[in-house]
Amino acid sequence: MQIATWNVNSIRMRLGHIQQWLEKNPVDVLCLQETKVMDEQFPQDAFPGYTCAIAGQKSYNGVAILSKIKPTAISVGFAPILGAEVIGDLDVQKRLIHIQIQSIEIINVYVPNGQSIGSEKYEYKLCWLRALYQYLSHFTSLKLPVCVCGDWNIAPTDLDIYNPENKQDHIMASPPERQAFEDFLSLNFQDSLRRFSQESEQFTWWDYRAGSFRRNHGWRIDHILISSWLHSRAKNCWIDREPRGWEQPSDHTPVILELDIENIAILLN
Amino acid sequence: MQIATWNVNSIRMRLGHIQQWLEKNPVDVLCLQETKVMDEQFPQDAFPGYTCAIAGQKSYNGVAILSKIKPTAISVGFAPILGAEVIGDLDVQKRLIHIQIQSIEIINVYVPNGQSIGSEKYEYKLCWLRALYQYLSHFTSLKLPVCVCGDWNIAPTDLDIYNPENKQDHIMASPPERQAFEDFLSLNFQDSLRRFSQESEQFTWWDYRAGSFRRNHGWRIDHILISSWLHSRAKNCWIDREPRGWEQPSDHTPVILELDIENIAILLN
DNA sequence: GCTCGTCTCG
DNA sequence: CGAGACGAGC
Repeated sequence: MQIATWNVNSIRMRLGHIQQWLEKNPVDVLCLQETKVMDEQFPQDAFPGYTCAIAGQKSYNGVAILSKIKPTAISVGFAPILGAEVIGDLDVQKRLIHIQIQSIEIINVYVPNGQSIGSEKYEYKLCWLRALYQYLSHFTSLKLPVCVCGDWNIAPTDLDIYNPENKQDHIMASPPERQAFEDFLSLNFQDSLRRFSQESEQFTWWDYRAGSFRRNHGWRIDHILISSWLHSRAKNCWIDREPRGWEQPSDHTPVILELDIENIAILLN
Repeated sequence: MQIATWNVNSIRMRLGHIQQWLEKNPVDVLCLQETKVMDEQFPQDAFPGYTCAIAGQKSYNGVAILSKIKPTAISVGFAPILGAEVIGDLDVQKRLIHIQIQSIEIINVYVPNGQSIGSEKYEYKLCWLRALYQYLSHFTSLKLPVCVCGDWNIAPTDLDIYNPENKQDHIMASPPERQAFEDFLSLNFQDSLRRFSQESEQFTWWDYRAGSFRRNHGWRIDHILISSWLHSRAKNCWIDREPRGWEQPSDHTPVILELDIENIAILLN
């Protein structure tokens, strides 16, 4: 069973790329971020064989999960777990969607970017990450098998940046952000790529500006985290750089996790 | 010798179409309107074999003439003939360019649209047309061979509109605009298409809106006018509808005039 | 750089 | 409907 994550930076602009990629990479689950469309305009019919769970908004953000198996449950935002009173406005921006398939909880996140250290958006990012911690604690305390995919906008270590010196004041690399990422791992989540490789330059995002991709000035900020039940069942995890080189690409490229679990989709279909 | 006119509605967006069209229609002179780029950004190198005479501005308007023969003279706007004091601000918008090749004066115009009868822009259009009358009088009084190509934003008669009834209050069909067009003919210019055909539905422009092209709700507003020396040398004039049917087309399509004059370009090259 | 919304123009 | 400008966000 394969689960992938990809920040597509507009599903409308990237529809062709997504279809092309799925053709060659028929993953069972594809988590998308930055769809940037309202639910009414999401191209649900453009992915034959997949069911779409969507949570969109106009212009910014928006997440979706395509899955071959029809989910047994879908929920959007923190509220269903943490309660609407507790999370305040944190669900206004559509950044989290959750589905359950095959008794696995799949959570797709688009963590706020944070703009710059100390900005109002930075505080929002840290606040949102604290809510995510509470949210994920709920699942881990129940010992459920959880897979958290997404654009985390955090490079966990200096191995994950093209030029790590003097980046501690840079958004996505500041100590508070990295601490927040560490906190998730302390819930017994594993960063699945690092289960299989300790190499540097395993980037998932290259800024559109300044020829970053050509010069390989990238960051690893898209991650798939897995809870303990899935650790031993993780077979491989890798980054597919190819789509970043296509014409008019997203600035992110997909990460794929392969699990040693039979795909019941095939059995069911 | 062939001379064509085409309002391309952005040379940047239409570059491929223009190149494709020139491949099949290697006219000697191509007059373009609504290039919508400043001179620095005009893709001069994109037309091998052609010299570019350009007069552009940001966002709106902009005219250019591509010619196989290098012009012996180029001028922009009314001022070189009428004097800067006389024409006031009429040259701020880039709507007129003139070249001389083979002792023929080629004038390329993008007549203001006029928006709606009685509006300020309508007055500007009529004012601009009066200036054009003075401008052309200069050439005709000298008995020079003149070819005036362009988007005139005037349908000369009811033959030139898809549904002529009740269009006398419509921009491009109002009596004052038609009178202005008549005035040019009284300078002994001929509307070269009408030299060869009196048929209706010889349209050159179809609004992007309301499926106008599909329903053939068009207008003939792009014209090539020729002064008396050229009348007998005009061999044919026609409209090429094809580019209007291409993907992401301009809303206008080219008009081509064939003159029975040897193309010295071939002799010179 | 690239995509979005909103605006103006035709 | 389809151009371009402009400003936001990342």
